[in-house]
Amino acid sequence: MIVAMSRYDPSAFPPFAVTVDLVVLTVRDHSLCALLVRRGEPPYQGYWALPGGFVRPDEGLAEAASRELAEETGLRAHSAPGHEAVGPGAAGAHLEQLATYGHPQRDPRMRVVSVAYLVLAPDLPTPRAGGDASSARWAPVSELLGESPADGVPLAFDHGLILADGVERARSKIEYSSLATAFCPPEFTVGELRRVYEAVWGVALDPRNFHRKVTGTPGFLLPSGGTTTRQGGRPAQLFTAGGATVLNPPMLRPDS
Amino acid sequence: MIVAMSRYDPSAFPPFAVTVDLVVLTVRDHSLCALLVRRGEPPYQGYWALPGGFVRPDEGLAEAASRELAEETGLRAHSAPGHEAVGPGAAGAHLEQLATYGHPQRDPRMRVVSVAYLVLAPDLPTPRAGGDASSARWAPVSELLGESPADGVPLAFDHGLILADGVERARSKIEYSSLATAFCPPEFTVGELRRVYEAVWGVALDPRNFHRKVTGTPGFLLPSGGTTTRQGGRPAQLFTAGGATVLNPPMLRPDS
DNA sequence: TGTGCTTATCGTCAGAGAGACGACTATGAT
DNA sequence: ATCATAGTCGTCTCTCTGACGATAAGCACA
Repeated sequence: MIVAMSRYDPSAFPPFAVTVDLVVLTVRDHSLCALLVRRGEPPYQGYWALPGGFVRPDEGLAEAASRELAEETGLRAHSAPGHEAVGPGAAGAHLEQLATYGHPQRDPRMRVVSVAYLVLAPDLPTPRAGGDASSARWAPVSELLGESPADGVPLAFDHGLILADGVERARSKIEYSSLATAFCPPEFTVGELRRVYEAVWGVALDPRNFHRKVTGTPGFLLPSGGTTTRQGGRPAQLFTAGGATVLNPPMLRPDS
Repeated sequence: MIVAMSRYDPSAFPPFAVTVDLVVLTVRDHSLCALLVRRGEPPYQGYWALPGGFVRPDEGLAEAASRELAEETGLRAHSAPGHEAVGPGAAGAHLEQLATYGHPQRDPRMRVVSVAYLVLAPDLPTPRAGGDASSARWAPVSELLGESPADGVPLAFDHGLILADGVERARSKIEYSSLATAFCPPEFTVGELRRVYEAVWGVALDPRNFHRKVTGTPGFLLPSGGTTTRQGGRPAQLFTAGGATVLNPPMLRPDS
């Protein structure tokens, strides 16, 4: 048992390992998917897990998250405006801190505190496996969170819990912010944006009311001038994300 | 320079110190106040800082936050329903994880990652100083965040940033949850609850519309039967917090 | 024993926004 | 040419909010 010790005593403190774990979400053909890597070594060998890794001695937490993301997906992320921001990269995904997990027994080998980050990205090609992960894949979150009748194999460590928190954060945050555009390519149509909301929330939205809402919210969407028919049907106007970050009034999620 | 190392390599990992810091907020005569302790030793000797301390090897993060809170204020907190919950205590304050701060140079002596927790408590007697803090006090956040013309002495470490994040979280969270009741004693009147909103947001609210809103939201308030005149004027009905945690539709903050 | 001050509570009205849904437009497929 | 598909514009109704009048029920003091 440790007796009470001085705050920040530099000579004696219990050492912890600190890692970052990434909840990387994207929308692939009408469903919300998370990036998973397969563990190639014990513990939880062969299980699927969230990508992540150790924080290095000289890097910040967001910096570590951003580095791991680049290593595993090639994505460059821009942090939400705030602390520990990393310079905006080329093909930008949204990155924000999610929460920190530190149960004493969450890793059977040693005391590990993991800072989870949430990444929202547009649809990407199938990920390349990197590092010590023997493979990587996009998995629909509905199969992972027990929302479908037979939920799949559980994730390694407490990653199922972390994933659930990340999904919940994404679901609530697109309600009152313009974050849903992070799931879209640089130019997108109102219909594509609507399908993002539908995939993340798992509901159907009225196309007419949705159109009125998003085009009527100042600063949410900027017309880019062009049109496209890539979804079939009548050509749709293309937009880019506007400067607004907070939606007031929010998008309302049905029933909830 | 560290070369790429295996994920969770148990034999070689950079050691970090992990601490918890507490943003303890309360409402004292019409203003939102934060609990500060004075540092008795370097670095930042003599500066005001957030209460906090090391996480012990065998305790969880929320557990450490709860323990530090009890040590410094005597408060027992119940965590929000969720992970790492601690058993509900007697005189309950709300406790939830805020964010984690890990700039490599945030502590001049060593690499410290600090997990910040947000505590919302009803008005308390002047705090007793505990541990190695030579004194403690409630400070109005408006004096600390540069919202008033002359902001006071800056806080130790990055605690000014952490405090700002905590205040922002509290301000936004009372909008869409029933969390404002955490600032109230077990029984309270609609007027007392309104003064909580006014203090936290720094605005004046219309008493009639506020009354209609909170009494019309199912599950927010439960009439306890009694009345009180402790605020002067006509006796007001007493309520306790209802079971609802999410307000739908939310309380609307003026202008913002 | 009023008179005034304070706070609580109820009501009314106009305007903004959401949900439901009809109608029309502009493409590609057959 | 016709149909299927998706996009876009309008309308109607209902709910909720903000502004604000009116009344109720205590206390302080003359």
